[in-house]
Amino acid sequence: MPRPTTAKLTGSFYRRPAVELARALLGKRFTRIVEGERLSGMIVETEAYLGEGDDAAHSARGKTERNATMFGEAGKLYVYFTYGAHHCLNVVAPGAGDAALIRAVEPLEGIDTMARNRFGEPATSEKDRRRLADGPGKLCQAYGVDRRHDGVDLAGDEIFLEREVRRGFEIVTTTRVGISKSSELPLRFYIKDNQYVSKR
DNA sequence: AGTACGATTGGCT
DNA sequence: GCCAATCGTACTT
Repeated sequence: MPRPTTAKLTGSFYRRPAVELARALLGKRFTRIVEGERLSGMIVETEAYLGEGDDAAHSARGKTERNATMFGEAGKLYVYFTYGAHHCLNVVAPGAGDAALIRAVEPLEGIDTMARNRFGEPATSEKDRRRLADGPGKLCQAYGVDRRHDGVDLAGDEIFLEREVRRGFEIVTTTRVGISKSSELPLRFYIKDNQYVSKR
């Protein structure tokens, strides 16, 4: 038997409810290949957004041009632009308007490129490396992901997820960051004690 | 056509 | 801890 040539996660990985998907993303490798270079990091923080009973979700008031991807196929990337400056990326879950926001990764490959994308120069200090992708907007900037990538299929060969970097960690559950509605719902998840999580 | 508001970030008090 | 920046989107007039 030839061993698998890729650790890429397949379509079935994404066919689970948004909360389960958000939790399952933790510890996986998020990878983008740009001009032949691998940019990758371990996902350390996520949030779930629900199509029903969640007023914080972009999908809460129905399908629009902006959020249409959230109502499409599971396993696609939903990328949106906000605050006139930042992009955020989600993995679409099954259902109608369900998704998991990736909030932070621990950079693993292509760190100098990520640093140039973020700061215009390679990262030097450990402190700089920690700030590369410890937030949803920073993560998109580090990977060079923007609205052009909205709707990209994660089963494709540019942006995808790979099997876990780590297992056996403890998952902390909290309320979500930066929302005013449905702020009481426990839909944020992160790897306990990981230094690359956006907020303690 | 006008307006209100962000699933954020970075800088300053 | 507080707050301004900045502009696309959705919704109102």
